[in-house]
Amino acid sequence: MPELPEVERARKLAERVLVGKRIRKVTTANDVIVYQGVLPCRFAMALKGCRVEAICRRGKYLWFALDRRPWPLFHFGMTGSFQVYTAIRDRPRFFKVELLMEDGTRLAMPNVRRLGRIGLRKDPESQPPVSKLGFDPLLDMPTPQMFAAMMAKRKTPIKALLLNQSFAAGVGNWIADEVLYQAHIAPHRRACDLRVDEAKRLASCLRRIVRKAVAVNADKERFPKTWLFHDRWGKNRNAKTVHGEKIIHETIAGRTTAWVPSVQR
DNA sequence: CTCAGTGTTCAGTG
DNA sequence: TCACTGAACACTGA
Repeated sequence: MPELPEVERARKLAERVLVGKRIRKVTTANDVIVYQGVLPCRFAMALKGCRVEAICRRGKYLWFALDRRPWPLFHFGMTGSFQVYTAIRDRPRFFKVELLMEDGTRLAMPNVRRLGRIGLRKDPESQPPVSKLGFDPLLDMPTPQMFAAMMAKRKTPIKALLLNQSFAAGVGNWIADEVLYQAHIAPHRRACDLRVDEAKRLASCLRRIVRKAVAVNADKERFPKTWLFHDRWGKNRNAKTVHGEKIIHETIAGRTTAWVPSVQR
C-alpha cells in the first residue's frame, strides 16, 4: 500500500473517522518488531482516553495529534494500511493495533510482512525519523530552479536519489520509475550529469504525478492510461511495452527498475 | 522450492 | 564527516 499517495489516502481516512473523537479502547498485537522502542501495552496506555485532534503526514510517515503527549507515529512498510469497520468480526488479519472510538468506529493497522513500524514521540515532526526527511512533493516541493541546484550536488544515480527519503520524502519505486519515464530520463544517469532543463522537467513531472495520484485518492484504476504504471509489472514482463515501446527491467540502486530505453535518455 | 517485492536501516567503504 | 552501496530484515504469493 505505501508510497506518498497511498499514505495520504490513509491520512484522510483516519481524519474522517477519528478527529474530534475520544479513543475508548486500544487493542494491540504482541509484536516486538513492528513496535519500536515501546512495548505494546505502553503504547495502548498512552492512547487510551485521548481525543484525536489531527492526523498528520510527512513522506510515508503518519502521526496523530492528541490532546495529550506522547503521540503515536506509524510507518506502513511494504504491506501496511488503515482499515475502518464497526463489527469486531471485520478486524483484519495481521492487525498490529486497533482503536475503538467512543462512537463505535474501529480503525486498525494490519501489517502482513512486519516491515511496518509503530512508535511514540513527544513531538514527531521535530524528532527522527520524521525530522530527517527531505522535501515532501505534496507539502514542500522546491521550485524547478532549486531542484536543479540540489541535483547538481549529487553523484548518485538519479533513480537512487529519488528513492532517498532524506532527499524526496514519500517517493517509492513506482513513483520514481513513473517520473523518470515521463521526464524522458534514463534511471542510471548520475544526478549531477543532468542538464538544467532536464532537472527542471524532472521536478515538474514529480510534482504533477504525485498531485494527480493524490487527486484520484491513489486509486490505480483512475491513473491516466498513458502512465507507465499500468504496464510495468505483470506476468510476461519481458514482452511488456508502453505505446509499442519495449520496457526493460534491471536492478538500479538495489531495486527493480522498469524503464523504456527508446524514450528515456 | 525459490525468489521478488509500492520499504528502511545500518555496517562497511572510499 | 559525508556520500554511497549492499545486505539484512520478514513473510507471502507467483
